[in-house]
Amino acid sequence: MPQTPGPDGGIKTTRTTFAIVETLHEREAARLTELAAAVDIANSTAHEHLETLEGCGYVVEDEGLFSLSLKFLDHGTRAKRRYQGLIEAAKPALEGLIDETNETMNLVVEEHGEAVYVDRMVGERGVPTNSWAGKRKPLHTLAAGKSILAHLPDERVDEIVSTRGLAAVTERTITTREQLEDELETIRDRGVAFNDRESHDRIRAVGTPIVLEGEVFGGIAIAGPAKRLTGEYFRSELPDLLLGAVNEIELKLAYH
Amino acid sequence: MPQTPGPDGGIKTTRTTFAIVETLHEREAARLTELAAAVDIANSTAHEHLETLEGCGYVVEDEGLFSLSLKFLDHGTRAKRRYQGLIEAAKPALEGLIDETNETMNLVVEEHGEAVYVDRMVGERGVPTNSWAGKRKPLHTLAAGKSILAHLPDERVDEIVSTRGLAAVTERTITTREQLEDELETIRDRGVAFNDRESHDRIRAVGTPIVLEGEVFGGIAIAGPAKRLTGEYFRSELPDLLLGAVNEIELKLAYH
DNA sequence: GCCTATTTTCGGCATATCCGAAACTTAACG
DNA sequence: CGTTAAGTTTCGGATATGCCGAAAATAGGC
Repeated sequence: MPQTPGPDGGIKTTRTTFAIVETLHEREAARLTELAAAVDIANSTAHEHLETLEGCGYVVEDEGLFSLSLKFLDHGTRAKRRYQGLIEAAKPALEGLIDETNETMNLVVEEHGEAVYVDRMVGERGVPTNSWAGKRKPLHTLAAGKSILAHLPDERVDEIVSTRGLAAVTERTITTREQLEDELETIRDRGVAFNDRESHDRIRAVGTPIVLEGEVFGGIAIAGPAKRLTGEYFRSELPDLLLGAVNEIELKLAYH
Repeated sequence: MPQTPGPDGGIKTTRTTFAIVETLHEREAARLTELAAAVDIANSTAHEHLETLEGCGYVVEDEGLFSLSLKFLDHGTRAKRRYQGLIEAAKPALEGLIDETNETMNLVVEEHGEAVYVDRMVGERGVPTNSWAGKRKPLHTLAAGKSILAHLPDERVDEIVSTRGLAAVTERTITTREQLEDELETIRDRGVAFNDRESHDRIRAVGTPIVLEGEVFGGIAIAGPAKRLTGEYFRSELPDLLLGAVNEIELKLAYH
């Protein structure tokens, strides 16, 4: 009894449309033939799709090169607004953390079983990373993501793990159900989650969930180079700062 | 000989998909029946579409209410990256303008014949406005938009005006071809464009294009309440500051 | 200026979209 | 707690339409 239809099922044309969109996302810009091959459709079909996408304003064409248009940004900003309350509640606390640590702050929510960055602030010592507003990553690979998982209902965690799996992105990524269960238990006990090079070989992070009346709204994390995030600073100073910040955020959310 | 198919033509299913997406954008969240009525399709069709959109991850459902997902933000951030060079080149200059004026700065580009905000910075005195990253408005109603039009090839302007028209959004909006021609001529002469309550009843703005080797890359504008933007400050101080900033941006772009 | 690679047009078939009605679920009210 | 109404989901069938393959047109390279 699959609620949501699998990768197949549903309207085929729409799936093709978004397959093209996603290919354009990956490649930044692509030619017609290249797209047709990547999506595995006839050239003529790709042609019709691209013409339609351009006509609807979702794709721009420049000398035979197609790319996604800013209409996605418009819709994206709209979608983000659903989290406006959370973002605004978190902002001052995250700024405070930046002042105190100068590291990088991430605000993450769960959507469709994935972690999505909705806001990030980079401190002076912040390293450039591969995440930005809208970027999606597996929940089980992130400090904030694991924090969220730890406070989601068990059946939801089951559902997520069974559909998304536990893919390894580094050598240290959690890949088994048992590991995950233990980790989530630990996180619930101590209130914070650690990400020790589980999403990137040189990055460590500390994360906490934002919980209100038993419901998880998202999670925040402090991330930085593994070289610098060590010892007491990593294991106790940052967690303490983070817990203070989350407390502030939760209070703000509670009073609207 | 229509190059791009009109509002009809092209793949019908895809058009329906985006009609739903755009309705969801307008309404923030909507029920199935409501959507079916708005898009003028059968309930069962709306159901299939929504199921597919959710399966693809572009729509989220919460207790019968559907809304756009953050996937759009991901694609949008990607699309914005095409303008990264421009945005980074403009950033310091815009920050400088904020320091000097404390007003609101907008960075706008042209896409599909419309003005699209790609960046904005709000100074201390900045008023809340109805624009954000990704927001689209008619070119002929904005200071930055008119600046861009003034430096686009004539045939492109023709094309834009004939497909988009010159709709009035306030009493002072330019609505005729002659008015527009004159205005663009004036803008080319003096280097800056004024928006005197043409896009909003209480807003004035000054804008300039960013031009490199004859090609327009976008435009920047200083916007503020009509009450405060008056006299010399509006007609000469702000334009001078703006021209200095644009010069800085163009230089930065020229040296990559 | 020819030749190659890519894009665009065209016609037909098979398929998948869309609809209408009926079954089912959820919510509201007495 | 039973009844009704509103909304959602399932189902089967007719027709429209999306998809392909090949041919025509265009653009680019040498």
